[in-house]
Amino acid sequence: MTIAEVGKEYGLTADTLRYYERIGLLPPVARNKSGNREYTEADCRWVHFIKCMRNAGLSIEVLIEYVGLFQQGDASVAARKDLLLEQRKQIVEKIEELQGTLAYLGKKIDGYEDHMLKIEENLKKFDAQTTPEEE
Amino acid sequence: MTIAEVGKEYGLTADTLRYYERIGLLPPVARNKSGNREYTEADCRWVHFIKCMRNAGLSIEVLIEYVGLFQQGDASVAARKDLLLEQRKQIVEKIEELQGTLAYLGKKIDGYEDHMLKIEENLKKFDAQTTPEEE
DNA sequence: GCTTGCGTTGGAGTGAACTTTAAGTGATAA
DNA sequence: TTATCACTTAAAGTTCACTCCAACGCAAGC
Repeated sequence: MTIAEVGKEYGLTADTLRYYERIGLLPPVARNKSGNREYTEADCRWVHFIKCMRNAGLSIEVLIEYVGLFQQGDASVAARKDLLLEQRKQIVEKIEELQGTLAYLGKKIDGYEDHMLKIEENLKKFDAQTTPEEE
Repeated sequence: MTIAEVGKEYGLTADTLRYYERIGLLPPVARNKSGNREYTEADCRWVHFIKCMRNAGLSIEVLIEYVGLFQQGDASVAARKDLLLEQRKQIVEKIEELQGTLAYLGKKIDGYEDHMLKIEENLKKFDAQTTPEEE
């Protein structure tokens, strides 16, 4: 696959893909005879992984570390697993925090509902005083 | 409360609090006779709200909009509620996305566990071939 | 051969969100 | 009274994560 195709597939621009590769966030992608990147399925799986992890809020820094570990081969398997475990923990915490915020927001929204009901009531009273009955 | 105290309480620097106020992310805080900010409880509730919402990923832009609506008084109650409803929706989506990522990460971690087991097995085989039995 | 359209590079530019700095004010403690 | 300390402002600087650009290479179609 070409860089444009991969970009389209995963919702990244060609610029971003090249940028990620340049900074080591993606392992180097092999080139065809004209020097253009030719993404294999394995490359695409990397792109997918990186996209997912970025969306989940993992920093570029920690992902570069992960890619670096990967490139060291089997010796780094335990370190890679630990890194992922730590990041998973942080995502779990993030979810819990978001659920707390959700509860807080819910209360705030309920407050607005009450407020709006009261305003409506006042309007009705005002209507009753100032406009003739309609039926 | 002084700016430093509020900063400490909510995990923001005095710089950030002044910055937030300057850009309209926090309503103006009244000053004491020396011109220093004196945060009331209501101000603190604002700080708490903004901190929460920023942590949840709401943009400064949308929060400035919210503060602006608030300052318009009762006429903006419905608009404020709609804004919060929309942001809540986005947080719910974010949580769902994170849960998907969690599942994906879980599989990846399991993969590493399998991998490590295999490596261990190979080590044992190697031991069996090359070292004398121990009991 | 020329144009079009895809790709390449390195480096500069952008926008969001702070963060630091310079230069000052006012209150308190020694 | 002088030093210290927390605060003030406006403006410049920083960091992160892209995003764009200029200048070029290659290959297919006219």
